[in-house]
Amino acid sequence: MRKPTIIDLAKAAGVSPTTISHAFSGRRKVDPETRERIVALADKMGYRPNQAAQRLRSGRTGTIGLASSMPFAVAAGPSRLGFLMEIAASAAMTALTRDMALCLVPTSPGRNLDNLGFDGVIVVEPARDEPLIRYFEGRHTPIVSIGKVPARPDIPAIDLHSAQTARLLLGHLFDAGSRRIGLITGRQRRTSYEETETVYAEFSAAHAMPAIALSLDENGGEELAEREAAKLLQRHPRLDGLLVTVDALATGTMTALSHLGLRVPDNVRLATRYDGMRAQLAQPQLTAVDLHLDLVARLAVETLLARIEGQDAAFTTPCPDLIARPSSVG
Amino acid sequence: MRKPTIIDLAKAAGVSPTTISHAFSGRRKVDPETRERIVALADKMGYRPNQAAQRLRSGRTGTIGLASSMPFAVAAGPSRLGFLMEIAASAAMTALTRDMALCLVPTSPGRNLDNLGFDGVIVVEPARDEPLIRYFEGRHTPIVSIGKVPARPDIPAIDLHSAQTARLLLGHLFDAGSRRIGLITGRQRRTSYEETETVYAEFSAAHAMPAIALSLDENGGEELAEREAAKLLQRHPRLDGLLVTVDALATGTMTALSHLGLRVPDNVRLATRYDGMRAQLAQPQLTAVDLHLDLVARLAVETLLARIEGQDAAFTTPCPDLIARPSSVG
DNA sequence: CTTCTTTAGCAAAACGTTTTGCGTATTACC
DNA sequence: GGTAATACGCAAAACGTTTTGCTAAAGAAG
Repeated sequence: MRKPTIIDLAKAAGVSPTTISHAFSGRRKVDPETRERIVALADKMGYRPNQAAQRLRSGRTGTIGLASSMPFAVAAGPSRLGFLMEIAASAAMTALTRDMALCLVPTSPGRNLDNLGFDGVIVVEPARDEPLIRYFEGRHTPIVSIGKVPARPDIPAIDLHSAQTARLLLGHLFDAGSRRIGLITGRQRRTSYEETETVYAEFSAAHAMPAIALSLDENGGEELAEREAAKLLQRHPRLDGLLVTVDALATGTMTALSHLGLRVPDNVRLATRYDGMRAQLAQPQLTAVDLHLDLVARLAVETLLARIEGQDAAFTTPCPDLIARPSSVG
Repeated sequence: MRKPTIIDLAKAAGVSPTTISHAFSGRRKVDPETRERIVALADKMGYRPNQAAQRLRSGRTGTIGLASSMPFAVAAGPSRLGFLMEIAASAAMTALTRDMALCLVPTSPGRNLDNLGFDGVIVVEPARDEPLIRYFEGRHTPIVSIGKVPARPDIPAIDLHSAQTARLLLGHLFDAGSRRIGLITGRQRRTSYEETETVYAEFSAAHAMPAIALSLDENGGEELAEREAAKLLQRHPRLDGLLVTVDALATGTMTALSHLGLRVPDNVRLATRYDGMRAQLAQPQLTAVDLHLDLVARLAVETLLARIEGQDAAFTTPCPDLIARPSSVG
């Protein structure tokens, strides 16, 4: 009454275990007729290859990690919750269809991670000199990054097209009428921030706008943004547009604006990047960008699996789409 | 240069693999001195037991599932995102410290789940006659529920103390001055809703209030709540308090109130249950309850692991704490 | 009619643990 | 001093796959 093994199946089918294995894996030719008989019988008997055995033999763990550069407490807290978890949910589903388990990896690479060897790992928006990257590279664990790894074009990544995103948002603010647009990014050196800053510099120059940029520690959250945005606006009272790339910083900025008696979008147009719950719940709702994170996550998993198997798969990655909301269009 | 195995370690230590195994597992006596020598050497050589081998031998998969009764698309969408993911993050960390991987399980039990055998599964707030429960029971997979399983006191569960939560919130609204309190719950038959409804009925009777209760489909989200709450308020214009147990329904209700020209908390005091991003970002912020989900999740994992090992661990589960916010106290 | 190639399949050796049954010493008991 | 109990340790058999030769039969090529 216990689960049938490959040997039970082999006996029932009148072939050797080898043939069963080959029939399933396709690593060697098996008479199509035999194969068909085997799979039918397997189905009937409820045979499923034992994963532990497969993994022992193949040296794989069957687990891939999803690691965020932020401490989990922060990433899972309100601040980045949506971003990471949207990815997690989609990645988990994709992984499951390939018989892989997706494991959420707490940061602080420590002894704990050594035990559980991952076949590969997905790193979410790593910063420059990310410890996670160093850690997994040291262990020869295949890595795929969501968002390019700064200064490491050699590491496969699903591009989030942050330059394009920045162009979309800045162009949108400009088209809506803003002529003095400020920028607030996160302080860590992630690709998305860096590309945004570059595009912003170009954009300002091209449109003869002063470049008024500020970067804040993401962990500071809304409160920090509120304080610093207030200072910024006092220094630059003629600002009439703001691109704030982190949603928590954007809502903090909104609070600052309202305290200063400035109205959104009438006095200042506001836009952010990630279209999460924060952007959607803000009053007024925040203009943002659809990054297609579900698709991004799926591609990340597929790229990683290909990489684990030694292939080099390249996918076209989705382009961001603008979602205009009342925070920028009256 | 490859990872050392138990045999390498045995040779280096001058003992048999058996002794190594016993030294680590403690399943038989090993001379303390020998054991010490072994662990020191293991540490130096970087030996880690191969999990696949352990699992093959022991018949475990080393994976536990986290399943939500809601379709993942909904649970991972804005609606229940916080609730499920707060649990996921904490559970993942706890699992990892025990060398277990936590796997997010998409709903719709299908063939895919059969492949990946879980050692056990955590089910989040199951409804009455939950298909997930049936599915895993059919496979003899140990289950621990977060929130009691309706009509199934035999299934171990981490109690969310929904009756106590309801008493806290209703008492709070009453103390704040509300004398005609309405109730909006979700339509599925989850323990938290059922207990809340029972407490509400008692509370109304005890305080000679009319019982005005409504239950809505959780998947309807804010829009549904907005429509239905508006109708409710038109039928019962003297309502001065509302307990809405699902956060998305609560914010929808808030919108309805504002459209009707009713002010929160001046005209109607509002409270919800789960203190997630929604409650915190709402304007005004929503009174809610701290369910201590991180602790709940940890207990769930530990209870499940104990159960997998055949023990019957019982923990004291955390009690909810009220978080009073402007939506109920002027 | 050789010789070579392809096809379909098998036997046996891994993979790295844990477990079980046995031996030895050593200590304890009468 | 005999016997029992205890402590420590080892050898070998699992666990259920995949992989690597190898064989036998059947075509193909000359």
